[in-house]
Amino acid sequence: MNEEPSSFASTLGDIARKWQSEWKKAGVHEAEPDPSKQKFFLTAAFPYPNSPPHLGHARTYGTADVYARYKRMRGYNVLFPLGFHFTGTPIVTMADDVARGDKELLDIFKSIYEIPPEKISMLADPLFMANYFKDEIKSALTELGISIDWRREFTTIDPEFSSFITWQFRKLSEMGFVVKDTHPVGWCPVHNLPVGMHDTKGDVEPEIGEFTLIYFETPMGILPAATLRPETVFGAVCIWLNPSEKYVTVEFEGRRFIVAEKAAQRLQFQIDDMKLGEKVDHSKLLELKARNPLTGNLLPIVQAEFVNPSTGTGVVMSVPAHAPFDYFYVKKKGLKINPIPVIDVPGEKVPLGVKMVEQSSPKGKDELEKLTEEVYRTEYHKGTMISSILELASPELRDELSDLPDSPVKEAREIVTKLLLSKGAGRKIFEMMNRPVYCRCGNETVVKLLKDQWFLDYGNEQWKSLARTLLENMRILPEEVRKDFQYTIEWLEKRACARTRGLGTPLPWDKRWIIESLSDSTIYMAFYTVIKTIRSNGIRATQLLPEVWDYVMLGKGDLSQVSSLSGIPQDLISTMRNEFLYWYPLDSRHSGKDLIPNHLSFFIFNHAAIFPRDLWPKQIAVNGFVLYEGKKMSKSLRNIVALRKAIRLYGPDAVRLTILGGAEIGTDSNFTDSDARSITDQLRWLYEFSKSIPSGSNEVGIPERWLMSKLNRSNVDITSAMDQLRLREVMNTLVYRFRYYVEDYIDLTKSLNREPNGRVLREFLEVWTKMLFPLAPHIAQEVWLNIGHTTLLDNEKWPGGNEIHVDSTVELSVDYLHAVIDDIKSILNVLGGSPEEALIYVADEEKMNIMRKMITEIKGGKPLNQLLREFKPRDKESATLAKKLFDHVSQMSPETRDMLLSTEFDEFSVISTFANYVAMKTGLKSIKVYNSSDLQTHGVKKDPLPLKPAIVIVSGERKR
RNA sequence: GCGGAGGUGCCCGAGCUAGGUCAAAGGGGGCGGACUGAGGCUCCGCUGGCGUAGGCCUGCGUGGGUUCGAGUCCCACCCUCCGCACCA
Repeated sequence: MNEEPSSFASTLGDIARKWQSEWKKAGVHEAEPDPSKQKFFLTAAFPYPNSPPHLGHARTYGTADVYARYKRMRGYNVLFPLGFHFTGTPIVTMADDVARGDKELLDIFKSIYEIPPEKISMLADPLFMANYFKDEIKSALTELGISIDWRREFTTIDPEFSSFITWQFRKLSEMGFVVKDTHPVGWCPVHNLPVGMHDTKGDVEPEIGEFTLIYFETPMGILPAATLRPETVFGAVCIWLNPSEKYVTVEFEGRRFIVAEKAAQRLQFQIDDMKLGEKVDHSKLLELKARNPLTGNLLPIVQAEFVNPSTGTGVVMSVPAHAPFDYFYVKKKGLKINPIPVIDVPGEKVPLGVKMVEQSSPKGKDELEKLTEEVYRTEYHKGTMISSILELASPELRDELSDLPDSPVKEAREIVTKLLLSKGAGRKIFEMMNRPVYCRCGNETVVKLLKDQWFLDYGNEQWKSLARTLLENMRILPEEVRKDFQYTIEWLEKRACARTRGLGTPLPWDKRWIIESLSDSTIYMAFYTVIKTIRSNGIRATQLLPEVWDYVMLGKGDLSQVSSLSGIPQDLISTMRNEFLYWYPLDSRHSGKDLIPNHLSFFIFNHAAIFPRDLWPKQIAVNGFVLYEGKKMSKSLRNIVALRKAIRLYGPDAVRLTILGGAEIGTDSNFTDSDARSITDQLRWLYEFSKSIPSGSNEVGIPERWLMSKLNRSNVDITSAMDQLRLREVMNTLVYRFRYYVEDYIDLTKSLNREPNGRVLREFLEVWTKMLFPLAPHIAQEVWLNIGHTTLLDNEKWPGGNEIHVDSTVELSVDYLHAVIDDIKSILNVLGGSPEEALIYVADEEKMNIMRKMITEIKGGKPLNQLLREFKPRDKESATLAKKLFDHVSQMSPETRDMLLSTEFDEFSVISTFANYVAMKTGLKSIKVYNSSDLQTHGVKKDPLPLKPAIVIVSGERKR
């Protein structure tokens, strides 16, 4: 990125500051309930202030701002507030990192975000950090011209907000949507705290998987073999123990087990009634037999070095038929045991465990692991249990296993697991699948089974059904992401809603827990509607009892009682209630698409649960991300662009246009230096042009009618694009297309040897400026001033396109000129010499009539191929003509066809009138127009078609 | 694995839900020219190949198919990106 702002960017910056202070002075973004006006309430997901704002922030807030400004111009009373999300652990973690002197982080703060050194050290305090970045974000958004009503700002650790969340959770709990359950989490044994991705070294997400333990009884105690594939238990031939590991006895479920000592330590975190026993000399075990609980077979116990005590229990059942490791070691040790196949794979005669090892004779652990993965995958997806599987099972179990023969492995696994658990012959344990995962403190994490964990039960069918209904009735932008919401709603299950640490609101009935960040941010939009009144009237958080919220949010309870209970005057409570009812429901919710599977879906669920249907949100708009120079911004690439820096370099409007106009809403927007500069240049042109609009003519001719027609047509298109937030289209039209219209208009007048009509240009610019305002408010406002207006555009009405000014004939005429110009150019491209003149022969009326007939038939719904057949016959000449006309017509846009039908379009006169224009654009000295009857007289062998005249280029030397 | 999105000319990126308006919008970049003391400013032209006449050929992930006609419809395949939970 070029570090120097261009000269015009600094002008843009000056303009922006000027208008921002005007807006503030006029309070145009501050909204109060006004029953005489229709309201529009929109919010964007509040920021989490653990770093300064970057380009990405401009997308969501920018999109919302464009919408807010647009809706204001459409006459709505618009409320667009913003708060800050302090809840959770990342702020705390990051502050810790600063305190620890994390080199990478400090460097990013210093060189990317340009945080002053004296501030950096203070960021070690989490609250200082949150507040510091909060202010940074607020400044950046203000500099970007985001039209927020800041009087409603709050943070999620404000006591008023906590009282609101407390109320919300009590409601959810009353409805039975909060449940208690156990849950496995990554856990640091030193901190004694759960670890998520933010808490691990290298930001690794702890992946937790499920193993099944199968209890093989021996006279010394149970050997619990850990496996991912319990269905293969029928093929177990022996039990593996690691000869170099210590084994110990443990007790749980009232029974005695033997496991590796290392495994016992981990299992303690999952099995709370577990007691550690004494060491076991497992050489003694080797003399014993272990009983397979499902087959009743007695299996030998054998030593094997590959058994890993860090996974599972250190006890492994050996199934050589289906496990390469097992077959490999059975063979290596020369055990006289035959593999027992239990799974069939179509097309395979030899069990895969055997086949793979025999085929590739693996060298070491890595190769064996590869084979294992392949065997597991193949058997899981293609395998079925053998037909005779029941012959292997104990007779007394055969009834319960009757579904097992020929069943797919996936189903067999469930059947077997269920049976093992119900017979007390096994249990489930959890294991870290991507082990080792280290806590930031350096210790290896384990899986802990958290008891009494609190969940929001998004799996509750009643709740899901409400959420579905809400979604059905909501508008989604872009519509394509509705599928993602539907999928998420179905997929969501219980979700832990409280954590043991971090900032936030304690769970009201169990204060050891803090309500987790994605759970305390689902209906906070309602809070914006009343927080200003709470603050400005000195209502204390302690007065905001659940009864108050019940009344304000739901209209429940008796006003005088609520008032006397809380000590809040009745009229204030009523004011709050009325404010809430005025602004709610939320009209539009904005966020990035990453929040679909979580926040936005929770937002749906919680609104569906808490509020009555008429207060359910009406729309969600999700935007893509911002790329920088084609790449995703990331810490590791060190390509994060600080928002305030970008604003300084390009000016706020160029940043807005580049990001918001760079892509349609659902797709990622690519911010590039060259695009931003190109846009800046266009803005400069507009700015300069507005200061010296050419004038001098009062004539309203074809050029004027054409310009107004383009304007009005575009206005209709842009309005519809704005309604759907298709901002790329809006930007393209307003920034590039419109300039081309103006310049073309001036050329058209020039070719008629006259000046442009200043009044018409001014009118064009007025409408242009108004439409540009939502996207680029500062420059639009400045241009508005330049063309003589003293009002604020915030208070102006969005222009309504006037159909009267849409003039198809004129548009067709100019399009026709451009087509002729293109044709001439393409001839000139292949012509040498020094071309000077073009002779244009327009087609006669007869051909036009045939063509009109064709168009009428097509409009009447006749298929083109049928038309071709009908027009073909007669003589050869007219057949060729028909074919030509047919090809010609089929290449026309429906609009052109309509225009040809509905207008008296005269090619000859259009070209004659604008011969100069054509000459100007083609660089020729002159253009002469003739009728097709002159073709013969001039001896030219060409055949013009309607809208496709014959063109003859005359070069200097052969000039007639 | 499950679910979603997508593969278009040097690059980015429209169009593909209603097949002919598509050699394919728009922007960026590049090349050439104009302007200028100079210009990384601005303007004009070109930017798949071939062509001394508006044309022809090739072409929108790959391979088939439907059709007078396919970037657009159908089938199969290949590849890329994103999400998959206690974390904002």
